[in-house]
Amino acid sequence: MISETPNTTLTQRLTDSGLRSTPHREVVYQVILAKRDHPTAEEVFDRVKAQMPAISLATVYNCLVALVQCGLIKQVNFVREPTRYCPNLHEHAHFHDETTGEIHDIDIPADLMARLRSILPSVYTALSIDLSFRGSARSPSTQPDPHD
Amino acid sequence: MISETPNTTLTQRLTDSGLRSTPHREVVYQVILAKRDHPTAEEVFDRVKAQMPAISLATVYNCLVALVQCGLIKQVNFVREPTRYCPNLHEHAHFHDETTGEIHDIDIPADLMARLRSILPSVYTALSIDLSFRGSARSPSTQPDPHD
DNA sequence: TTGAAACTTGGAACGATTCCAATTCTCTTT
DNA sequence: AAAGAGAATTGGAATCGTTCCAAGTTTCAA
Repeated sequence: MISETPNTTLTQRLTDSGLRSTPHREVVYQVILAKRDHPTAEEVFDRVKAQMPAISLATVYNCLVALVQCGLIKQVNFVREPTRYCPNLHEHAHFHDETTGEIHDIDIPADLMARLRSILPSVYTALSIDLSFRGSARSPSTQPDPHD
Repeated sequence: MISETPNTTLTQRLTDSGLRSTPHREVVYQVILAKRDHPTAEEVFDRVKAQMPAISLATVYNCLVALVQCGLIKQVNFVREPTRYCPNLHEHAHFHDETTGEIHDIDIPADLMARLRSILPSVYTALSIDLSFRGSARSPSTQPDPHD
């Protein structure tokens, strides 16, 4: 149900970065917004093909680069895993569940964020901070949360 | 403090993990300890070859896996960068200087470490926590050119 | 409308890593 | 010390994710 007009944001952001708004980029962006998980480029490719069968993998990569560049999505990396893409622009950490392969967003309180920045020696300027956890979810006695 | 015969530790750790202590593994480990940076597998390969010219790259990868497995070194990953290996077992973060390509260890105070753990919902068990910064070092008294 | 620049494409190329089958080594048991 | 089993090593092939490239297409400004 992502019917229409998030395009304003997209177009705006792209042109602000000196990039063009194209149908391909719109679809790639929509697909990432539609399901708030952390797909790989290959997964994005598969999802986009449903709407735009002729798109090429190279274009998906190009679109992802463009979207990262204009700040609409972020890249997430884990050891020995392909790059994943995340539409959550709010500052947050990631939990990589090695049992299910799922990645979950974890909120970072503002004060903690500040604290993190503070441990950097002042000669360093951090453009980005990446906080990630690796492990597995303990299955509680109750039914697992159906929220993917 | 890189004295000789840390082999006891190495052998101990390896056997504890059901692995064997071999000359190759010893040299790989020594090479990583000798220079406390964050070499890639390829760089480790080059350094090891100086002492052991016949070693193969596959073996270096195998040794690195073994050393990671028994907890003597850690892997570090950055976006679009090959995996790097780190002998610093003390809990710490990494600062990736994009100008120089260097990676610097950053101490994490114990209480901050605890705080980090605390933001994880209790269903999750973190086996590891990865904190990394990306940016560049400001040159202190030289020409101010913080951009790019 | 037109030209330049940006975008898209498929396939080749690339770098990092893993896999494989054959060989060699190491440890344990005699 | 010899032998056997299992582990480690090897080089090369294979794989995976990603980038590059040259050619064709689209878009925007003038």
